[in-house]
Amino acid sequence: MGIDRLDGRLLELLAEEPRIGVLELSRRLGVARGTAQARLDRLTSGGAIRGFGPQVDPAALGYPVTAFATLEIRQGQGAEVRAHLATVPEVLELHTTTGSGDMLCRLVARSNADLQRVIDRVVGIEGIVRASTAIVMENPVPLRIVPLVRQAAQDSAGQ
Amino acid sequence: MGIDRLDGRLLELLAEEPRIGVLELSRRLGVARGTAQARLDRLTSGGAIRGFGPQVDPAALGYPVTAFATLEIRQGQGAEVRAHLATVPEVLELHTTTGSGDMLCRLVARSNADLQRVIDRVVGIEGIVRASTAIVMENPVPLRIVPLVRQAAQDSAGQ
DNA sequence: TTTCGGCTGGGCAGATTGTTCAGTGGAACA
DNA sequence: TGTTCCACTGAACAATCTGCCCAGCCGAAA
Repeated sequence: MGIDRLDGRLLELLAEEPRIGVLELSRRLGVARGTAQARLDRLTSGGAIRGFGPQVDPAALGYPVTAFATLEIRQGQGAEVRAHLATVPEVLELHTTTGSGDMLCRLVARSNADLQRVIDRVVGIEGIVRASTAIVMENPVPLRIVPLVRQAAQDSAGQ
Repeated sequence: MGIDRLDGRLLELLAEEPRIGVLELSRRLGVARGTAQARLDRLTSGGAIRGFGPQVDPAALGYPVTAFATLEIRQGQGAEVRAHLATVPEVLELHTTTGSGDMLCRLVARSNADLQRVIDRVVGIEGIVRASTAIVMENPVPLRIVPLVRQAAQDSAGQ
């Protein structure tokens, strides 16, 4: 279930320099190549590492505006709304949350004006009762995982 | 600024099979290796590709519970709160949004009970007036970028 | 004591990388 | 029209890394 210190250091190294290969990884970890290979395989096939997809910056694609929208869904319309939102490219992420039929989605747009178009498209379906949007101004903590990995590796060490 | 069709296809290929190398990439794109190399370099150094960090599943680390917390911040306390939240490993992401001193952060926890501990730690600082938390139940659309890449490549083609 | 799984250290052929080069073709420009 | 610039092609090179194999070591569990 958890990860040990070696796994933790491996993940940290990968997070810092994702392009390094297994050989270099093994050198820095101070273990044999086969070991690094085996650990990496285990983390990957075990689901701890979902993948190494490129982290694309929407701003560089021409979508500098990010927003979060909270949607209130009419009872029983969840499936339709989910399917609808999945077809909107500007919807980067969608979660269903606690609360009466609530969803939270992350949107991007070409401009604040364009955001209106995106929102109109998002709510353009029966089943969404109400939507409230918060535009992102700053991102003081970008999506990160290393601190949590450290924590997890630390905790499992005590066991 | 934008990306052309070749860039778009390159990003799609990378998103589907992140471990393929430049040579294989060039083969699938039907271009010379140098071209694929140059495009990739340009996308990377230009900021369109932030990196290839491993996508770690918090659940595999023992943190299966995800939540979003909306924080209302007292005027002028923003910096302190940001600094505080940055020290909490369970805070995976933090945004400041429109609205009077609002922030939105993504949290993970070991369990629903553990979430209480995390929230207590998050709000354990002067400057947070109010916090409301939504626990994630499902994730119908996991963080994705390919549809947007397609859109962006499509749009730039017309120009 | 025996068995097992994880780790080490080594070797091998084959593939990939980083790098450089000369040549081609189209677009912009005087 | 002629020139220049830039992106792309196709090829070569040494160096490196990968996938795969093996035998041996060691601690933990049975």
